[in-house]
Amino acid sequence: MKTVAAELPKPEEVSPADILQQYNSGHIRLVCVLGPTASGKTRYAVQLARQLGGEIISADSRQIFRGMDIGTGKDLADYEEVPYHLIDILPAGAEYSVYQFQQDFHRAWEDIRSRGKVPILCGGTGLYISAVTRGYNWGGEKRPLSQMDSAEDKACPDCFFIGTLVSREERNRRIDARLDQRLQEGLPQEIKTLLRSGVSRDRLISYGLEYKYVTEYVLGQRSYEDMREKLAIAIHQFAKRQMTWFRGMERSGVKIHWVQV
RNA sequence: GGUGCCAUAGCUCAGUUGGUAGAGCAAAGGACUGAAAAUCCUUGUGUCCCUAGUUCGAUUCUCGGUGGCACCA
Repeated sequence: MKTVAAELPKPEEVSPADILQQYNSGHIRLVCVLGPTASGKTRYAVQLARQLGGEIISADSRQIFRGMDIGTGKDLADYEEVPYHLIDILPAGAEYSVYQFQQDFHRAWEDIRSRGKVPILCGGTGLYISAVTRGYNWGGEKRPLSQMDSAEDKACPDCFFIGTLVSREERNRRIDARLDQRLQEGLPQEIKTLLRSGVSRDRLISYGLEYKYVTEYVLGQRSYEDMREKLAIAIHQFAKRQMTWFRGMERSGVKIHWVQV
């Protein structure tokens, strides 16, 4: 089997001072740190926020929810004094969508700018990132906000993209190690608590990955070993899909500055 | 030590009444505009364990070898 693997992007050096200058001069209005799971996005974004005087807007479709901490790898302690937005804004099980994210993002983005800080979008949910940086428009009757049209410019703030780069092998190693750690830190207990608090099993399962496999394990639908093995594979595949999205962004003209972290 | 069974893609296995082989999983690539950690599409040449024999031709039959499993001692 010798399928040609995609080449790893070439790592670059990015200068915080340079980014800040571009921001202050109005060339860019947003910084975005993206990357696959386990690539070190959060740590990088926090460090950057300190250097730029920035605040972080999370672009993670699952960290939106309260009570989903271990499974989503929230690591809130890592932010320390750096303010973050769009994490823990809704109870687990609530309805949420890209559309709402778009609105929540704009609110946070404007808020941060109005206070003279640099907004840093950080996350691995490619659709959410594209929705707010590329001005996705929603047609049909499912478009209650007429201001979306006039706010088209705001939907596409000029953005400086930074991607956190890890080799496939290293990424998978980290995913495996992190999974075992999460399992020991009480992931099954977190799921049980969510179930007990009234989140339906189907809902949890629909959240995917940890929430799918560990819920099935907790419900006795699969053994511990099976859960662990299949979940690790599912996370590897997810990370790959994330990279496919980011490459797609690049293919469509978005410049991403990949950094080795 | 004896007998029997097995040895095919990274893994689990199917198959070829002898004309060099195919599924699932994994892996790789791709898509993605109101659940996106979701959902979906594409891609399968591998000394068919090794040696010798029968044959026009063996991965498929036969002898021997090696490795594994089972049973008997």
